[in-house]
Amino acid sequence: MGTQPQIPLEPRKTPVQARSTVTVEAIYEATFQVLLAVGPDSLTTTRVAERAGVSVGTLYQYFPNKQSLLLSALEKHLDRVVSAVELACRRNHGQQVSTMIESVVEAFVDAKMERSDISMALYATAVGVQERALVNKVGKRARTAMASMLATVPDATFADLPFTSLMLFSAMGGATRAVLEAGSSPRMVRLLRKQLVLLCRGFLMSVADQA
Amino acid sequence: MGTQPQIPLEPRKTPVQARSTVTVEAIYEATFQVLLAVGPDSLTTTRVAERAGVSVGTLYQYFPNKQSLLLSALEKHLDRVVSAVELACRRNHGQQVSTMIESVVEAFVDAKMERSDISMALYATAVGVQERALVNKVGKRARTAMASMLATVPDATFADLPFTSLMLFSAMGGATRAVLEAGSSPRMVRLLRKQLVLLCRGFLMSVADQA
DNA sequence: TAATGATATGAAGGATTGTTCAGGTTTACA
DNA sequence: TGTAAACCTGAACAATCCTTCATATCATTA
Repeated sequence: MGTQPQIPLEPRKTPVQARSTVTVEAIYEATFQVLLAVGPDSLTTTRVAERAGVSVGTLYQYFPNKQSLLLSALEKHLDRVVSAVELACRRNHGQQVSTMIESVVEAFVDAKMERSDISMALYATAVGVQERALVNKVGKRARTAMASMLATVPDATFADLPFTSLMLFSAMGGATRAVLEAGSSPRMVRLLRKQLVLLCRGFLMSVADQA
Repeated sequence: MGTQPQIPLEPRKTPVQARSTVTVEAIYEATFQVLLAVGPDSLTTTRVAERAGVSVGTLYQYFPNKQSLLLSALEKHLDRVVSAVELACRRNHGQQVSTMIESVVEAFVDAKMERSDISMALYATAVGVQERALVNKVGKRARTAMASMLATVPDATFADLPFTSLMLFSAMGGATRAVLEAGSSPRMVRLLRKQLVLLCRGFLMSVADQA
């Protein structure tokens, strides 16, 4: 039940010459645009190729099928966001809780908002089994990074770091998504940053075992 | 851009006799099951009808098209959850913040977990324009109920109630979803309830203008 | 410049699936 | 019991769309 035929998902070939690198990049960008314009159900490989200014055949030279195209696009975006979070975490080992939270929230929100259109477009693709597995895998990376950062807090320890990180990360994700889907006006984004810091900080105060 | 052809979405006819009520209910249940089993991309009207033990024609007697079927299923679930939240909010006007939060979190988590399979299956459908509009509409109901409850807190006021409610509701939603997708073991659900209360309470303490 | 590999094309095949409809069966009720 | 309305059936139609492949163009290098 729920099993899906195992089909290849890796890119068929890697660009060698300069022009094909451009082509692949154009295909990614077109994927985001089509996704945003017509939604995932009406996204066709032909439409993406058209928008990218290439033919379908070209698309299939780099992606073995439609799913791998969407999966690659999703991976590209998620990796960018999580890498930003990981970096912020690494840089804040040993700092005060407040500093940690401010940095991580800033990194996360910035990364999401930098291309908010892509973020929104991709929510619609994280739907299948493979896609959710990817989201989960990348999410775990972020949570691990946060947990090992929180382990270095001076003057406090946390009983259940994995779950605490899950709470923090998912709450950040949920709130950010809500703002994104509400239009993400500058005012709201500003509020989001500020209140997200309050939210996370207040939570960590509550669950900390003071030393 | 992004405009979709306006197609009818209302149920084609309402059940009159008892057997058709059973049929429609079976179709809903089958929709959830198919959604969970094969995902939204491989969900076909024929498959749903099969699972429900009726023919496709019957399905199309009550739903004018596939989208309306999914939309109705989504609406049914969301309404159940939000109604529970609204009720909890109404019952806690004038109470202490802690009491409010505990009640609302309990109502929300209970409603989501009661049929966690359906919750998960439906995340995958909230993807199109119409679906997001529905989620947004129902979400707004919940936030309004929370805001008017929070307005009755004794000894404190909140500067931006709409946004505060948005933060609370989306954080709750994000965290709950994460637990759901992580398998929602009894232990995790227990933790979720407890920590969600801490999260919300800590947040409200931070943003309150003490009287 | 000749040869080889990389890249691009797009019409056509093949498969899936949303939806209809003409004709059945069951229920309600006068 | 007769009849009208409600309900159900499922083969067939029409449309969409993923994917392939034979062919052509471009870039590199010997």
